Amino acid sequence: MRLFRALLRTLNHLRQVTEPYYSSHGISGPQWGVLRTLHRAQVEGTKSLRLTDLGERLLIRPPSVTGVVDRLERMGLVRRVPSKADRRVRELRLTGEGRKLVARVLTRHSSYVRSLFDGLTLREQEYLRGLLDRLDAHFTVFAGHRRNDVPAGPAKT
Amino acid sequence: MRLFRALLRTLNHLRQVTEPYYSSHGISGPQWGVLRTLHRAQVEGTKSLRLTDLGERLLIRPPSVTGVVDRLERMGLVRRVPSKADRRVRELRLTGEGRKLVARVLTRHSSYVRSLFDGLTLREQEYLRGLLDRLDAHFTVFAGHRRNDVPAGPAKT
DNA sequence: GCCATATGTTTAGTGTGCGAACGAAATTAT
DNA sequence: ATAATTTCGTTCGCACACTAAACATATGGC
Repeated sequence: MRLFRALLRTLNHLRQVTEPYYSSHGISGPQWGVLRTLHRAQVEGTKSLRLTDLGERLLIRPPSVTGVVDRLERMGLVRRVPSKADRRVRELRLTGEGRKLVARVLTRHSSYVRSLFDGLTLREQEYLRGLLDRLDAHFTVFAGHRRNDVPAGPAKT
Repeated sequence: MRLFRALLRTLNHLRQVTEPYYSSHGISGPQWGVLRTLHRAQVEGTKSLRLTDLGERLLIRPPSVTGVVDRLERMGLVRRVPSKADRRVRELRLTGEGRKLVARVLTRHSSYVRSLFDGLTLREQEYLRGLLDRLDAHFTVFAGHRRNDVPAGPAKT
């Protein structure tokens, strides 16, 4: 249980330390989630995502997706493109400006993050990562069993 | 950097896994933050907290504290009590019902959390906690230096 | 053609957060 | 003592994100 609290505490620090890097550009948390996800998809070879997929990845409902994307589109960071295969679908992709912003945030951010982990030796960092990976695998197995123990709540604030 | 992502991933899982335990009672994240903080203070011997202190612990501004506490008070989980020492101050304390709810959430929750960590041996759990503690100490030192590198953003969503 | 399903939007309502401005009380300076 | 400043909590006005429900449009199985 103390381990649990240690993990949560570390998370809060990480969150807090991360947040200014996009918020200083006038980007909110959920908005950054969308940009990051799009960027990631692009790196992995997918240039655009359907709004539904985006919502599934970010664990938010369709109306929320519409709202967040609306704001990002108004800022010119993202564009809705009608799909040719399915006329109901509107694919989302980063504009040039959007790509530029994500890149800028990520580089400044990652150099900072690297320095954050100076507190541990490389060996320790690797070991830590290993432990987290195992913990995580265990979680996902567990999550499968849980499912119905507890009624699902609203959003993941 | 992969370590950073591993941490965030693990912690997101934890968050997700934690959240239903209070949200199923109609309690939101910030609201649970208040309840947990009050409960914790109580365990440590302080029966009530000033609203300002609460805001500082939760990293939210006074108007936000007022709002969250209003809702909790309307639910009857919490009570504002005028301070005798300082007539500006209104101390916050859990009602009987509030205490009951926190207890219920915590017991169900903590037994679940314990089982989550089964994936690691006790030795590994201890070691992991040590690493996190050191990382955390390093973070806070670092945070002190940072302060002015990046313009402060709005809230910590 | 017909009906169930999928996609994304709109609407209405709630919760959370901020800054600015405020009254009341306490503290400090004069 | 009196005046100026600070502290505490609130209210107001605004922005954002989320939900559930209802909806238009498009797709695909029958």
